[in-house]
Amino acid sequence: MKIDSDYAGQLMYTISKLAKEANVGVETIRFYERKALLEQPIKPLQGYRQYTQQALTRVLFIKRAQYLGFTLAEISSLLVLSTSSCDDVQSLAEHKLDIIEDKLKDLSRLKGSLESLVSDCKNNPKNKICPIIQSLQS
Amino acid sequence: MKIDSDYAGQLMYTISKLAKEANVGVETIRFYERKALLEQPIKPLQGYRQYTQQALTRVLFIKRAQYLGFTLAEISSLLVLSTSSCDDVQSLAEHKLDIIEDKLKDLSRLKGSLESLVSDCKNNPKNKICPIIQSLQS
DNA sequence: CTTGACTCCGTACCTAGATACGGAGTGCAT
DNA sequence: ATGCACTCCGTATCTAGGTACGGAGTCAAG
Repeated sequence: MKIDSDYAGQLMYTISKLAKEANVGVETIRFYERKALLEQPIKPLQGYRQYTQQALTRVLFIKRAQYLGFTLAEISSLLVLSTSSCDDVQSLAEHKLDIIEDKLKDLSRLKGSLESLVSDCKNNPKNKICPIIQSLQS
Repeated sequence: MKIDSDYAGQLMYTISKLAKEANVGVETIRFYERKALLEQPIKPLQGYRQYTQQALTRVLFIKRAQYLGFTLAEISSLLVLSTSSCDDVQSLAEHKLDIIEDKLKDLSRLKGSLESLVSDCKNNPKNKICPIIQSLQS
């Protein structure tokens, strides 16, 4: 069942152990590999991937960055930039911040519109046409 | 070129004219028809769709509802409900409002996190590792 | 009567981020 | 040595909302 091993004194993971540790699916690991977010792990001895703890760190990095709202494409950039430029990372984050702020404005606008429509509904005499539908038709 | 015609005294549209008026693509009209958001227009005489102004009203309805944040599936419900129940329309809008409020909270959280990371970057002495990368790694 | 614009239809493709499938090979415990 | 869990790989599928393609038919103007 377990085929974990040591490599240069390091604990190694099978793909399913790595997935479990990172709380993602096995297929997700393979998917990240295809997307070049994870390097191919050391030569599968008998064909099985053997992951180091760096791989775990990497997957957790990806997940944290996603939680912060970065797309996989952006995370890919972050990974490239991570070894060099703090300025570039910062401007990527600032750009993301702009997008988030735009979305916040959009959503606030939607919220306002919907609230006003719902409130119209509440004041709507029972027998009249729905104000929401009405507003969508004109 | 123009094959608009009258039908019971009404101005009719070809698919491309309708699309133009509604500011969408021709394929979008066909797509909405497949999704049953638009009924099939009156029997294509020689095979060409002939749209009434009601069809234009309908497409504009869809676009306005999308602008309010409704998905096509929800718009489909709105269209069913539109002839009957104001209460049901209202609760659909309220449900959408809940979702929008959740998204607003999420985005605000992201904004806060990113702002704090970016500000860390600004205080970062030139030679140190980027605080954003650092925070993603731990 | 020819040409060019328009329309028909079904189907494939696109983005994003996975998730599922299926057949074959492998590792290990009993 | 048998059986079960695990892994391999490529490919297909999913959601949403379209967009694109291609060959055939049609409309209207010159």
